[in-house]
Amino acid sequence: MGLAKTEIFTDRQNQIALFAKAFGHPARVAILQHLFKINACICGDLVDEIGLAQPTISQHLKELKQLGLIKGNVEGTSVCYCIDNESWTGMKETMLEFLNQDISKKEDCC
Amino acid sequence: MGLAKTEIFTDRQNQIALFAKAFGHPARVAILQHLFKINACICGDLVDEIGLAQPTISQHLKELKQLGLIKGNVEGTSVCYCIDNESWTGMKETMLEFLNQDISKKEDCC
DNA sequence: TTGTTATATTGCAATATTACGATTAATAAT
DNA sequence: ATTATTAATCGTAATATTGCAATATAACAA
Repeated sequence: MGLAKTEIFTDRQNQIALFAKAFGHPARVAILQHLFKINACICGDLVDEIGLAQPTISQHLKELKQLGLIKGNVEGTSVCYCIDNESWTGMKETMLEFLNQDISKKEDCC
Repeated sequence: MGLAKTEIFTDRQNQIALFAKAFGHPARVAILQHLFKINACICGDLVDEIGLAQPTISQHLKELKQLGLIKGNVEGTSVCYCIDNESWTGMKETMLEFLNQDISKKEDCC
């Protein structure tokens, strides 16, 4: 199939999976790290910074933008991409709740 | 391609991506949540709990096991799967560092 | 041994993802 | 107007992922 059966899971489970999927490629991890480091960025920088072709970077940026984690403002011929901090905070809450399931948990069972 | 160019990224970036990828499917999210809830589990439970066929669950369990996040002990005809808490803690550190990049950051740039 | 139960593995079809060359669109500079 | 620059989009090849039926394996029960 290649198609996840999202209908049988909760919205929350699907949302966690969607966020995680966005971080599931090192290029997108690197893009986000760079955006945090620079705190303002144009796409050309990213093509130089990360060693992938321009259309590939553009595609990764699109995915992050669709999720709402980054936003882009057109500035002349270039586009200024940056983190959407509000959205990042929201995502973090969801992911932290998932990651912190282990607190209040005893030792391994087996 | 369909093949990520891992060579051009740092080990850390690749590791974040690997962990995230594991959480990038709602079935694996649901499996982990269930294991935390029950704190001891046999696979049959999971097939009932989650609405996927037995081979599919088995495959998802294998991926989580390969990453080290869960471990399975054979008990008679069934297998007792549970969270590997030590491994989970290690994963959490890595992911938290990534997710918390936003602290010590100013407002949006654009 | 024969059957039963529980899980893993294999094989495969459907779909998704990754990457990039070629092209396009939009603005800026001359 | 022409040309350069930047980034998005299109098309496509290679590979990965998801899901399941069929089958295999392993442990136990009778």
